[in-house]
Amino acid sequence: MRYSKLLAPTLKETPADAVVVSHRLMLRAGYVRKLSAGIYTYLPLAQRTFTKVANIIREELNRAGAQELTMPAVQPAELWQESGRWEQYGAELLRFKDRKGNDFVIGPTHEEVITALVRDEVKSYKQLPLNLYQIQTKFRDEVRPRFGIMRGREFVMKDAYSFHVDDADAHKEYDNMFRAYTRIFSRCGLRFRAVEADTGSIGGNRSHEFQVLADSGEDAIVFTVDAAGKPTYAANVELAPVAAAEHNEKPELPCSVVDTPKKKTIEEVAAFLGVPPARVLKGVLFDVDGKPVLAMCLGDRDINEVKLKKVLGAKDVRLLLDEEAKAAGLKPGFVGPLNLPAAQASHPSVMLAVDHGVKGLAGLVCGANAWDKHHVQVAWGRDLIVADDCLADLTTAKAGDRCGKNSDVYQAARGIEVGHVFFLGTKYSTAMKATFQGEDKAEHPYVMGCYGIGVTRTAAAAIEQNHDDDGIRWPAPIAPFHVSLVALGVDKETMDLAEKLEGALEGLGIEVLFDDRDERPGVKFKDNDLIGNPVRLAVGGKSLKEGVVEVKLRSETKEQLRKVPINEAVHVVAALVNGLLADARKAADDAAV
RNA sequence: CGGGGUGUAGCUCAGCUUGGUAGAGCGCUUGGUUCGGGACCAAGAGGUCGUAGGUUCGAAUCCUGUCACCCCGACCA
Repeated sequence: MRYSKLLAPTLKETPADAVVVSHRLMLRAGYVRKLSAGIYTYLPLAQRTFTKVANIIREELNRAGAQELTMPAVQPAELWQESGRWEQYGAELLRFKDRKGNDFVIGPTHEEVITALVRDEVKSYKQLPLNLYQIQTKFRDEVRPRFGIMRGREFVMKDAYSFHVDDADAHKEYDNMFRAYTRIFSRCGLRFRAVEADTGSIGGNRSHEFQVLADSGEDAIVFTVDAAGKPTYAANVELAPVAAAEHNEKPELPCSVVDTPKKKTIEEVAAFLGVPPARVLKGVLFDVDGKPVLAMCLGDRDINEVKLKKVLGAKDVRLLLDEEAKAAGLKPGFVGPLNLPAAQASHPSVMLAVDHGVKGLAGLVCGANAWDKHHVQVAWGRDLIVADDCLADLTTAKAGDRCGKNSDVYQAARGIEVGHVFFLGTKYSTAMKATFQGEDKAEHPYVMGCYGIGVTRTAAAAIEQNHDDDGIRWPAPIAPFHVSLVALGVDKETMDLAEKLEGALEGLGIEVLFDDRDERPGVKFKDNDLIGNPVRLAVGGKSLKEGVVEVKLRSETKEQLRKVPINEAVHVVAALVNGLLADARKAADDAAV
């Protein structure tokens, strides 16, 4: 490909509204342009990278036994009404009417379509299991699109759905997909971690996220490692179990009530009373399926809504508004576990849920359920008596906590969620009456799994993880081109040689971006660094007079530049490219064991 | 949805407070000099100042509505 013919409008200046590195670089290097909030045009360079990611996904999924199909982006409302998500999904579901006034949606996901298809076309257990996937543009009307392609409204996604006769077979496929995902992200050259995750509104009860490790990631994850540094457990913080600390403190002073005028926050109370925030009980009021709940933890921690929801077996958890709290007889800012207001005709009693990190502590401070008053010297077992079924792991995990699974100390990292695997069970098949006839002649709902990969987001995550001040440093398997061939002049000798090298490399299946523009070398180096192809071959100028060309990896410094005799250039470049590609394949083989 | 902010040339922005007929740098076109890490000189092209209305002799500037976009929060397979 000739650079002079390529539409890759690079920018010297950074567009004002790009906050994260991947967004900035994709704009500056001429990969994408914004059309509307969260909606982007993918220019040729981006398209090439997306195609590569998609093809790696295809190869690995086909190899794992899945089949590709394509479902409609536009879906009739009836399907969504059947599954119940027409009401549940909310404003993120983009709805519209056709000319006849019928309701439609633009698919944010395809559980309904695939379930309807399989329901109609698959009748017998003999046709199962089945795993079907597509790679397609999705639309989710995000509340707040941001970070360019990382969190757009329109994006390309691979979604797969599997159908099984029973749980055991579905779990087998889950493991199969887990391995395929591990291979896919390894082959993309990414450093990632599979973590246990919440299933959210999609339902199901087993789920892993694949998180690309990057400090700019939106997700917080924690993990434990063994002596060799190999991860032994990893989870999203919203799910990661925190082991209960073993405290057994003896009370030294009697409990009393003190004035704390207008001191509402943990910081204010702690500073006013001269105690560390970790000694102040934090009380957060929730509306749990319509009932008030007071969740308590130590002041240096945060109550985790996902855990609270799970522990209480609730459908819906949200923060209680101040007015609602007052209506229930509570004093926001001064709530505490002692003498909670009793149930009255106007409101039910307030239920108490306490984090197990509080157990066994003494000398605590907590709200006294009276304006401008707190209890001090509160001691577990003496003043604070909590029934076992009100005590649970309720806080968000953080570095330094002990893991609830293996008791090792958690380390923390940030991640970008690029893939997610779910065990769905029969949620959709039951709702949509999708059944097959089993060996026992009875009708059974399919047991389902679903598996997603954000194709566009994977590319953005790769940039977040692989860049420097000069631009992108693509992992070779997903770079738009393998080689940037830079002609350092446009004289005949240089151009003839460059053309010859281009042809020879392409003959070996190597993708070359030949910068044939009549530009100064500095401009070409800058643009090609920005674009980020993994190998650079520079031809012409000083080195040509010495009878050599220059070869450098994008990840190397100028000092590491190789001077290669012209007749060895093709061999050297090809060996470098093939070496980089082979490394990624080997990583996939190693990782998938 | 709550809070904050911004819309002026393809991009980054100045001009707005205090109304007087539109600016800079980068990019683009042409010519010349250059030529190994985003060159220099000269000459050009390019803007209904988001949009609708109002105030005024006169509006990019003041007022009102509206739309779009960005940031923080809430939200989120």
